[in-house]
Amino acid sequence: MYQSKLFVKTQKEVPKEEVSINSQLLLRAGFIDKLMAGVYSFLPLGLRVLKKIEKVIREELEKIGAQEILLPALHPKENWERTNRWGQEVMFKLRSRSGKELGLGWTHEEIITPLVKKFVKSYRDLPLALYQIQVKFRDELRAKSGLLRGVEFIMKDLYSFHQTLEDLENYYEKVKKAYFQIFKRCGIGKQTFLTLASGGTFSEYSHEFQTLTPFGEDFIYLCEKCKVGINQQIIKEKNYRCYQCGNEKLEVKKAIEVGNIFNLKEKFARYFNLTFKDREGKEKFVLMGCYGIGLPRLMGAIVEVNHDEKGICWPIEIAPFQVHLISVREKREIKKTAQTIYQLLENQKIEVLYDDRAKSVGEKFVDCDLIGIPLRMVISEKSLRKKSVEIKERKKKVARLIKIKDLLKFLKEKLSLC
RNA sequence: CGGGGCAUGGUGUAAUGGCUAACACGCCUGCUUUGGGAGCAGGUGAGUCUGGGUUCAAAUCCCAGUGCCCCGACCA
Repeated sequence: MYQSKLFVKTQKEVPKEEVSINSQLLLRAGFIDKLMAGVYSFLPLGLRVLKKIEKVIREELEKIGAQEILLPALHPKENWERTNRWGQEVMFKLRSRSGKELGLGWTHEEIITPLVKKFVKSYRDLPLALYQIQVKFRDELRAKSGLLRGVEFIMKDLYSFHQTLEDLENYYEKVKKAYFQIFKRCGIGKQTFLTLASGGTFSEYSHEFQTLTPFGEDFIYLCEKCKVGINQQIIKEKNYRCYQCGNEKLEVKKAIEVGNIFNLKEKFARYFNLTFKDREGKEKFVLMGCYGIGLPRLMGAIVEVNHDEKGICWPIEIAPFQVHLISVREKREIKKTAQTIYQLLENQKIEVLYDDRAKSVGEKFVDCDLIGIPLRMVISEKSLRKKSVEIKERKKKVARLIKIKDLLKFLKEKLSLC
């Protein structure tokens, strides 16, 4: 991609009311645009990151046997009356011209349970895991902190269906592992902790995946020993101990919930009479689990964790591009070499953003640091004299020269390692 | 939903109740420039969130509304 053709330029300044790191950097670097509080557009750079995150999630969920579907965002009132959740204040409600009452989906148990009921009749049809990556609407009283709490946002929601509690609990553990794998690949593994939380209208307890960041909206009580946390909501009503080791010395940290998983058991199966016949021909309720990840929030959390004073430092797997190519002088020879290398990388399917703009080098470097692509490749008179290009990793201070003839080999190793 | 703050060209800011609302960045034209947001010259762009009020006179004071941000509550 030629940077001169890229939609949206970087900005030096950002509206002063934007305080959170993720919104400042993502707005300045041109990844997103704000339409209103809690509602954002994703621009080419931002969408590329979002798609990369989706890819990571899909890969990890396919590994645990989940199948992707896509459910509607527009829901009829009846499904929500079944579960007594039509009254939930987070639901945006509207009316069709003919007077039909509709709601915009903020979660999908009410839709997927009757869907699954149409097809699951026997123990032979179980277990089953279905997920979607789709838009959710939540009428939040207070959208906040850029991408961290939106009113409209993309969510991955997974639902699993089981014959026995044991099978459900096994799958629940599998999802935990898959989630940690997802967060690790997204570059927030070290800052993300499993946290015991309330189950809301779903279940008694749930587990959250909380990423430590000063702009988070939750306080979690962290046990240093077990590396697990307890949400403040639970601490308030129960006790102050680690639920694993009993440790009473818990550290309070601000964090953002990037994932939440629930053991629903029979709850929704009962509402919709979702049953199956077991081997003995006995009718039983299907047991369910549900598992969510908010994608924009995850993206925001990634920025909160991976940045420095100059800009974003994207982890390689979810970076909008792998290489940021910059030519220092507009001399014909240098431009020509840069163009050749650009084509070479494109042909090798290496994702490269080529800064071909007629800008000063300083400006290109500043934008490069702000945008945060993992590898910066500079082509200059200096490097060409040594038949080399200069490569600097975004997170490192120093650059190194790589011979042009070794370039592809070097990049392939580097990119697969990261 | 309770509390607090803010609202002026595209962006960031300035402007004792009083002159044609100023400056920087951006953007456009031309020339020059290219290792860390380059230089010169010329140009473009707002009537100050909306509605009312006070006043000879309002960006500025008062009232209401709206929007945005922050703290709290809520949080599936």
